[in-house]
Amino acid sequence: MKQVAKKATGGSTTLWDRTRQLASQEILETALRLFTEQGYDETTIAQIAQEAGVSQRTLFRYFGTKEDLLGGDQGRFGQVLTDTISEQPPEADVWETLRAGIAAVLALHDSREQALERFRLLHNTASLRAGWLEKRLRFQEDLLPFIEARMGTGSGSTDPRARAVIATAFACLDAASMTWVGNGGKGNIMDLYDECLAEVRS
Amino acid sequence: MKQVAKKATGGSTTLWDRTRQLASQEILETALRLFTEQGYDETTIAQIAQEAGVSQRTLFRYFGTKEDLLGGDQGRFGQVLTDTISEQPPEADVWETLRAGIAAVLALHDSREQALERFRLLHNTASLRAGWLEKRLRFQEDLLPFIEARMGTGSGSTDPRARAVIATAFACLDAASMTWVGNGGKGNIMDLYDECLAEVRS
DNA sequence: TCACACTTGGCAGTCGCTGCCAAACCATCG
DNA sequence: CGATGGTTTGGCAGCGACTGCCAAGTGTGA
Repeated sequence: MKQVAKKATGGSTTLWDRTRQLASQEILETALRLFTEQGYDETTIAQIAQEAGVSQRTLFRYFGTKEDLLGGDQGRFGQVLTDTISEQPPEADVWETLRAGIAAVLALHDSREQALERFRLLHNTASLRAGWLEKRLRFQEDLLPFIEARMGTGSGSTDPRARAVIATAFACLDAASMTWVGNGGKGNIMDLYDECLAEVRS
Repeated sequence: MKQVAKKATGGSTTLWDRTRQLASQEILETALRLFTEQGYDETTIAQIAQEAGVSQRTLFRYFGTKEDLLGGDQGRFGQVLTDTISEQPPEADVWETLRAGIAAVLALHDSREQALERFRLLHNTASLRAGWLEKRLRFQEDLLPFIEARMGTGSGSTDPRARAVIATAFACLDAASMTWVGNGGKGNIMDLYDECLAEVRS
């Protein structure tokens, strides 16, 4: 176990932790740079490891997967999503609730430029897209109980409606972000999202 | 080129073609059997090839990818989809058009049992799910021009609405099929689909 | 300072997948 | 029937992502 005796921590971070932090950051930056320079599929783990100054084995210990090198904290997204949604007032509309969650996740990006870069890579690389969609689907499943509770429907095993609502929200996010990338990052994703939802819901 | 001199064919199929057909079928059946018996990830290409009586190299010549061993004719889906949709009367509602396309694709399955088996594998295996979602996204992109034409909107690079409508239709299909599998294949997927769309479109 | 916990790197191996080359194969023509 | 030529096949080596294992290095706490 790594966190055997790690209190919440103030400045009490050990040298190890700081080193880990540094290495992790170095790897992440190297990866993102190489990805944008030569493409995701054309960049090998060996290359990233070498340029970041660590062994492949160590790289895989920091990030279990090549995809993880792009997502930063992928787990973070899901956390913020469910947190935000469960914090919405119970009487709020389901669509409003989902909108709030999505907005919260989008707000997580460091900068517009970084977001654009990531989205561009995501939308232009088949393997990345696949992984992302899969992860997103898992988020949707995590959201199911919350949305069902708000809709007062039965469990998802027999009633498809909650799933449909969630999936539709993300479908609109998809359409919005693809259009946003196609536009070179002009405008606001949430505006596009609203436009999409308005069209869908007549 | 393989089809240098192949007319539509009656009994005029050469021995080669028949052998290919047989081998292909054998491989496909072996793969599906092993997948359902021991799971997709737990089944190796080497095993399938051996039990089907061909070399790995040949197997990969028939089906370029492990995923292809499940989908049968994956390309077929997209074809039927776009064909059906482009055949719809121009004055038909967009939602009706998409519904027709989806229904046509669903009708492609040999039997309810086979469909259930495939869907079950798909929904229970992360790697398969990812691949499927990716392929589906490509279908959606193929549909874009058709739907845009019917909606009279601008190109997808600037107007997200057509994409949103398409993505929503597939989102509902997702919710419907997941629920269908969860129910053990009871009922009709299209009924669930209609239920989903009704909920989404208020 | 010493012993312990943790981290690191290297190596071999698995699995999906591809390129290459020689052998087996079928069809067709003479 | 036999020779010719295009096609299919299988084996082999190799790549890239990823994992388990083990030995060596390094900070930590007593």
